[in-house]
Amino acid sequence: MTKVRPGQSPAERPKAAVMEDVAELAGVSAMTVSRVLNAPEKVRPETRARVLAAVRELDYRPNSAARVLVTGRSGVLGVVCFDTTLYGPASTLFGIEQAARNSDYLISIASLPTLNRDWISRGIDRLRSQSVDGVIVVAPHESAAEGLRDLPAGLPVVAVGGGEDLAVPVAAVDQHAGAARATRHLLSLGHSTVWHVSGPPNWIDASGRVAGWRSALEAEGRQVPEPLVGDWTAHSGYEIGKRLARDPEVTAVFVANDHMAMGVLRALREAGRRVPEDVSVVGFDDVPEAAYFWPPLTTVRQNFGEVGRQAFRLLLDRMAGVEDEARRMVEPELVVRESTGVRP
Amino acid sequence: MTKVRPGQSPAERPKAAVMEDVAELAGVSAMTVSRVLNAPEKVRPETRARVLAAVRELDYRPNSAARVLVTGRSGVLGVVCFDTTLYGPASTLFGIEQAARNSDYLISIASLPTLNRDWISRGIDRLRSQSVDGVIVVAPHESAAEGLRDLPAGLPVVAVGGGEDLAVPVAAVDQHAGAARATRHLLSLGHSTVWHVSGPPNWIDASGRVAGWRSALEAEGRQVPEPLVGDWTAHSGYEIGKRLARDPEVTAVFVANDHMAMGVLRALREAGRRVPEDVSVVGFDDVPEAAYFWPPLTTVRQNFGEVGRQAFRLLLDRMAGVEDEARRMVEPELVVRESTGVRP
DNA sequence: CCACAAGATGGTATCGCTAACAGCTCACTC
DNA sequence: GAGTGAGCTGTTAGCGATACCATCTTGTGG
Repeated sequence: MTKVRPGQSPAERPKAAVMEDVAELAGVSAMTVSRVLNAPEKVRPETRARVLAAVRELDYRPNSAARVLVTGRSGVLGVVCFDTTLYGPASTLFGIEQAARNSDYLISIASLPTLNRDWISRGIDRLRSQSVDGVIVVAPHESAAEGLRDLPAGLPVVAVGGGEDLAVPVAAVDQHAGAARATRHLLSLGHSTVWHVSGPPNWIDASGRVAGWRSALEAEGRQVPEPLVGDWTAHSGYEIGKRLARDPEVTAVFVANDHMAMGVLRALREAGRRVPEDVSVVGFDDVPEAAYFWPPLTTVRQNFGEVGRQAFRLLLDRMAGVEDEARRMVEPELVVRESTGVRP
Repeated sequence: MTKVRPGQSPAERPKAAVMEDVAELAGVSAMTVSRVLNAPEKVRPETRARVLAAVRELDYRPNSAARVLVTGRSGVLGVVCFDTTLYGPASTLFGIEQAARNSDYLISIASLPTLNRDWISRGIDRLRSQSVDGVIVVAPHESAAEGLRDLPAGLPVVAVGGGEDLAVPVAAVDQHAGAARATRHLLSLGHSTVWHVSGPPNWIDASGRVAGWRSALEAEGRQVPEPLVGDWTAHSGYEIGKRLARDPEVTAVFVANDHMAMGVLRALREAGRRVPEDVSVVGFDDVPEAAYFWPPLTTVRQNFGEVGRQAFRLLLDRMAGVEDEARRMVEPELVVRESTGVRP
């Protein structure tokens, strides 16, 4: 490989080899080179070997722009996403990446500064202009529904973690089931009802968890307290936790994610309420460090890797022309640790 | 926008408009349309308006593959990265995304299953074949140095968080300074020396923190205990913490990241050693929830957003042909909370 | 009122690749 | 031994944009 140093004249810089160069060196036509790369079985083994030798010799890489121009397919998938520092989105993205890599797709990312209809459309447009073969929208927010209403024709799109009303296939963790499971776990420990610290309204996951919690309570005819609304941060959990700690009625809390749960735990402890002796707490996500919270957090594990894989699958189907209105739900799993105990 | 339904024949699907269509509708040549899009000031305002109207009418998007083919520039930057669920890499990626979006670049991601020389080269190759304009390698690992040794000529590459010996420009947080600061903070509280829980060997950040810690101790002539090696997880911090808790000599611990610090805190507490009364603990990263650890964690904040921005800048320079061997260091900041106190 | 420059627009070639078809070689059949 | 077809390779024609240069306006000074 040749390094270009500042002093070197442009003429000396070897221009990257193109297919024609390979063809010449191998003594064949460009078409044959193309075939060796795309349908090797159609070329006689000896010819193929000569071509491959030439490819290596010249360190040839096909120019994907040229290929895209003629085939219309790029081998790149677009992902539209919001804050990738949040645990959920980051993990989902990671799952998608892995699935894509295994199938030799590359991922292009359009990350949004704000989560709303307009930016989602814009993100999709930017990806589309890059000729991505398909788009996965990771936007677990109400606005996604609108942003996904008028899609460019012919562009396969799937969503991750979207609501029921999306016009596109969806892969998601079953938030309702997870929340219900967490709630039933607390009820089964003898608590008469369960308080809820929710995520921000308009987030699909947040409302799904509220719904699951509510229906589990209603199914057993329990009183349903007003949910307390946080913003996913430990800080908001802490502030809400302080309020909960003041109310002696509160013996069981289902918190919509682990980081807020961490804030709640801290507030309870500061108020002198012991967990789980006085109050039981369940989180959601199972972040890797949840087992090292104080006390170790009972929580609901989401398999983000699986969700990413399912989304990728769905997109592949769509790209292949399969038009099923699929909704792939991934089951979450309750992980019982030490932050939950029997009613005092 | 037209939706294509299953029943529709291919003939009915409107093919996306191309430049020629716009030209025709506006009554100009394709060349003029191209100019309106790329150098509007060279076109008379009335003509420009006509063209833009036609663009809107046909919902025209330039085909980037065609443009790349002729210009050689794609408006896409490649990012090679490893585990994007870790807080550091995820935040760096986020910083790069933001910087890129502000300058209308799109990001393509090649994530690696394993961090070694071979995969790094492969990642760069895959991106290169997509005609990215430049590559940012987020691979704070020794192997990056080798992977970045033989780069394809003419492809601008910069690294984030690399070691001193990289052949490319680097943007990074000054790990050495951060670790030294944390260590001096502990010494200033009267501790006779400071133990260290490090990250995995071969990680640049890990060795930088070890070096900073060691040099701060040596500068004051203190005894330098053998560092204890973790793997960034809370679990490893917990296991190491149990060992530290047994040694009554240990009164101050500098832990190489916040998640391991969380494990250490837990182990100390379980062993009956109070923080900060008996043992002081400092972390590294300042993850958003660090203020809600028990006790709130004193730690070293890394400004990942700034690192991403610097890396992007550096890459832009390289792409413009500026060949300075720059190393942009971002200063970390010590955030003192309640996990550190005077020597017992 | 003409020469001339500056500004606006158009024509043509080209980027690197592959689809579609054409042509050649050779083995095998009847 | 010519016909047949299978298997391999080559030729041609774009894909959709921009670079480069030519051409046609328009404005300006003498």
